[in-house]
Amino acid sequence: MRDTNVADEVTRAAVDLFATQGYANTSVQQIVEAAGVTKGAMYHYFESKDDLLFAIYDRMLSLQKAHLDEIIARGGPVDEVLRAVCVDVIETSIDFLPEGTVFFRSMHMLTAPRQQEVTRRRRAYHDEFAALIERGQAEGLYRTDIPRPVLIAHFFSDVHYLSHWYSPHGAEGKTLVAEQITDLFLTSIRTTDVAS
Amino acid sequence: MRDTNVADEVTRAAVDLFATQGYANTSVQQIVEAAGVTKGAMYHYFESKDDLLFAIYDRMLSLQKAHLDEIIARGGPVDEVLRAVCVDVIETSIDFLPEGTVFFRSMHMLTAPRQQEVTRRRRAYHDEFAALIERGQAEGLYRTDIPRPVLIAHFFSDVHYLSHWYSPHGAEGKTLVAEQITDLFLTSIRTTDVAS
DNA sequence: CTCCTCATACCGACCAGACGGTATGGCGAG
DNA sequence: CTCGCCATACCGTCTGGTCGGTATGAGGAG
Repeated sequence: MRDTNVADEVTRAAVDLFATQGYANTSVQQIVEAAGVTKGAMYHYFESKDDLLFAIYDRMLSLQKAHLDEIIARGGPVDEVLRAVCVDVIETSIDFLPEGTVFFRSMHMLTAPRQQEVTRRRRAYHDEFAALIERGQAEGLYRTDIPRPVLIAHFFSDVHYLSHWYSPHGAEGKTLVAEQITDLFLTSIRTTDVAS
Repeated sequence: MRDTNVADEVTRAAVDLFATQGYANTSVQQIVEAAGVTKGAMYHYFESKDDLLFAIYDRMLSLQKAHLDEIIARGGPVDEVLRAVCVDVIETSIDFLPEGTVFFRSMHMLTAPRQQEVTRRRRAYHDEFAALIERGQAEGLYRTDIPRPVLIAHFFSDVHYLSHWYSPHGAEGKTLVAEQITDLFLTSIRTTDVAS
């Protein structure tokens, strides 16, 4: 008997395989073999392959949402809060790079109700983010000549794209990259400094 | 006999189905039924399902590369050329929104040699883009405190993300959005104006 | 301590069906 | 007759999921 849980091993193996081969191209046989368990054991903890994919999302989404709420709860000037939020979501996205890859690539493979649940949770995150931007706009810090949805998409596109180019083995540290991307974003949405 | 080509109908149907259901979840039966042809006819023009997916990529990549080369060939100040390139790639990405969705979501489903071919073509595009940035940096127009790969990823993330939020039925016209995103990007990479 | 009971954890052989792809043949045009 | 274009029937493979059964271990009764 192992101290490590079967469900954990299966999840870990599934993330790896889904990230490298894609969800549809990975059979449950491959997953259970990589995890060192049998199919019967897996289906004891997950009710379907779909459920396994959802469990991966679930863990990541919950963690990111918790971070967001904590940072906002700390309070402070909008600009600093927004900067902290941006840096954090980029950093955690780098920590969960394989999960993110799976997420954006295979979300649409989920069954309809699961997909709605994921969409709902993502929207909750985006809404809190949008509220921060709105506060900054009200204070005259951020430009208002571009629709807010475009500004928000402009940021999350960076987060999304990380899994397409960032390599943890590369030269750049994750914190540095997070700050660089955040800087690019904040620079682009701020009202021109010379006007003040 | 129809005046429209069988291959065209198949390609069109495949793009729609791949974009909505995903590549792996779409059977060739569904494709040929949606296209109004039979499987025998399809396999007369495409040697595999994989080949069909590649054909979709091929058309889009060729078109975008042709646009890029033409804009660069026109010459002019770096800042104007880069602006034109950005606006164009965003506009054509909106024109090919379903293809783009399929592209980014299913690229990894291709067989290894095909995948390498796609990667090679994308890199060619990125390299020309990088050369433009480098020219701008040499002229002191663009900031050099952030690694160039990060700047490039920062732009292509926007292009990539379009299929996740842009709706052609929405209020914003594609040209307007293209200019807004381009403006955000150029603002963020330019050296601060006050310094000049 | 022993025996019985029951629940949870897990095994692994086994489906039914869907899939991509092919073999064969019809058929109209030249 | 020949040769592309296409229709139809079919095949081998692999998939997600199931199901009858077993091992283990906790508790309750005597």
